[in-house]
Amino acid sequence: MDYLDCLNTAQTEGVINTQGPSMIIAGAGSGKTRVLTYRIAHLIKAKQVDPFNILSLTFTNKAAKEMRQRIELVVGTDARNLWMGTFHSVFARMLRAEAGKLGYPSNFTIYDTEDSKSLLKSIIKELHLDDKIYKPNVVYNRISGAKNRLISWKEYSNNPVLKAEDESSLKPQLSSIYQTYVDRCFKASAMDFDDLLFNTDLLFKKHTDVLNKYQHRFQYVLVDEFQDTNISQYTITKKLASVHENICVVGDDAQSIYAFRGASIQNILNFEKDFPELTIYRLEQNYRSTQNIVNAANSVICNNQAQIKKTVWTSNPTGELIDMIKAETDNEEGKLVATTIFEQKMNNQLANKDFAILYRTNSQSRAMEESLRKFNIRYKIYGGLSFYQRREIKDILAYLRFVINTQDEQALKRIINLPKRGIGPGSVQKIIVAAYDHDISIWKVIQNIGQFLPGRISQAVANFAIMIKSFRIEAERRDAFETASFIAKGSGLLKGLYKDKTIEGLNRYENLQELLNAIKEFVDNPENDETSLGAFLQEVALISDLDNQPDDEKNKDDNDTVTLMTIHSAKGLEFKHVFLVGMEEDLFPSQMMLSSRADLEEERRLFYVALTRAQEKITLCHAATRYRFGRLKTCEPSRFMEEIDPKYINVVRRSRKTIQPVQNVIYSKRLFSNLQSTNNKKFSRINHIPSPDFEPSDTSNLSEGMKVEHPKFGFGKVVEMDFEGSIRKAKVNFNNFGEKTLLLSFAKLKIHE
DNA sequence: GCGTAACCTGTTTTT
DNA sequence: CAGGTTACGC
Repeated sequence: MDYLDCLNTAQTEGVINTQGPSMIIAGAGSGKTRVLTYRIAHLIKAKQVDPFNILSLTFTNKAAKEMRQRIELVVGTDARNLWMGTFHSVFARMLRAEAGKLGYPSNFTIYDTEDSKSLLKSIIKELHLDDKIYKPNVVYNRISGAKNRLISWKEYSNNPVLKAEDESSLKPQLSSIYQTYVDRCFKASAMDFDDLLFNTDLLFKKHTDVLNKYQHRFQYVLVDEFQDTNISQYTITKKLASVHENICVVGDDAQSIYAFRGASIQNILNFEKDFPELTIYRLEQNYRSTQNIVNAANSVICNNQAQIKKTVWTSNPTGELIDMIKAETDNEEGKLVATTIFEQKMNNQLANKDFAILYRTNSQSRAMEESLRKFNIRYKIYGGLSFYQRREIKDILAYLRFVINTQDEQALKRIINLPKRGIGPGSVQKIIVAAYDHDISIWKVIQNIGQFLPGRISQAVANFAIMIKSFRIEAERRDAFETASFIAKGSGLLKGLYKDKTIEGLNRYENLQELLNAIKEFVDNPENDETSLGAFLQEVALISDLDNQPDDEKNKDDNDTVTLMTIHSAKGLEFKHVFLVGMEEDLFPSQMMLSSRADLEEERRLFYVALTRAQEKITLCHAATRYRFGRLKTCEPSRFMEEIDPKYINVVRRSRKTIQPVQNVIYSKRLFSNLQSTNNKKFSRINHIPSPDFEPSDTSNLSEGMKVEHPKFGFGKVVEMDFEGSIRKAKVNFNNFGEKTLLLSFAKLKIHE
């Protein structure tokens, strides 16, 4: 098989041994995704397995999409029928088909975290509990944790250990909140994220015929990022694979960073117990990073006690040391990063997309953003508020949700008085209470409001009911796009946003249009086998912002941007030059993770993930003071930086002066496009080590015709002098590298003539 | 029921 | 700092 040529021995083993249970322990950068994709391709091409019989589970939609594309490259369009996706999306799809067996309609709503918390909040209120003790956040995590361990509300209330825990934290009523919450979700025909897994397991337990069907169908089951699976995910997967036992899990315990979400390394140990026939493969050669990076990362992770022994090594060049930069404030940190990116681009002929700035918390992106703007460096932020979480989008989605599922209590609460129709929170509460008192649906109460609530409010509610009915009629006759535009107009949402002429209002209006475009695209896409509004809603409920959001469409041809994201979202990605900012105690490691050894070790693994994203260069930054919760605080350098073997670290001292000159200068786009065109791939990996005696000269008298030396490009001759804003630039023809444009405030040159 | 202003509080990562 | 909640006047 020709596609096996690009694999090493260990990788090939992992690809061709397709029968029986196997576990691939894959170190960072060892080609794990490559093995997984080729394994699937091998099944289809060499073993003639029908893609219909293969199930492949990942954690992000992006990973699934990428893998599908890579498989298609090898096997062609055969890959279409593969069941490949995130745990949540695959099982949501399964539940949609089998919902009736659990008493759910197939158009059930998926509650996101916001919906769940707001429901919990009202339940806590209705049970007359103090929301200062029963904080919705804490309650949510507690219930979520139970569901992830497949503990039902009944089992929860009978469990003495959990009961004792709740009593000692002064929350004895937690089990009744759990019970009410489950009941309300069911009555609203809604499932939260955890239900998608919990109910799948329930379905398999209650209906063995359904389990049987899928067990026989999925002859091969593959799981990516196995270290991040929680108990419910593992249990479901195990059940599905238990007939054919061709299950292959791929993961790296050193990169397990989702314990807070219920992931447990225990699964790796259980796997060995559950499948004693197991074959274990190890991928230990790193193809991604320089030796310095691999060794530095190893020197950090060996501080962890909980780990599976393995030796990650590389035959790549030694590479540069890890730079460590100290800034006085968080803003200066941003400036230093931007300056360094600018410099590196000039000196190493790199493009924006070669850089990533990673941080622990989303809020740290601000300072970075500001300074990158000042330097006119294009960037893209991932994470934070995703498109589908914006207020205006959630508003219209709530309308669509309610039209599809009139049981959806959370959607109703959102839209019943939006735009304002004189139905205040008091009336809404009365409607909900009436519904539960008479044990009928909220929608029934609204339709017959005169019987339940007297007075002028009933007229407003009746009008609302008429409007929703007209929407429902529309939804039956027309496709998703037409329905959505009809509702956007008919509800008054579009008009309200159109009237708002502030910048934000304009943005919101555009976002709404963008959403309508997205629905249109969904309807027109021939790959979607179902294009109903309900199908669209299910899809967007599970979309996260690492996947392409409508925003991306606008700048399709401008992909050369610096990447800004949290370390968590960077997992699975790689960049030439990684900046890791905010390396301070209490921030990274986070102060919330200092209480137990296990938590601290998870933070350390997170640090390990960050380090191993880099191919060539890492810059660690920390600030001496930083604004946190509105207060200026002094910050100590992170303990993690001291854990790196000092022989891989280079402490950079920068004078404040070097970061000043760029202000007030607007760099033309031309300069950057020039850079890109000269960015010949052949030179993108330059490992020129400057001679120890290289002393940059004063370049104030530099002029055309002079002979100069550059630390990376060697000798060359100045062809042309010019200005870029107030900064002098020189075009130099290098003997071995051709013409480069250098900004003299940044480039280090030695003059020889 | 609505709008505004003063007050309070949390303070991590994501499907 | 930002977002949510409360108190109060209309």
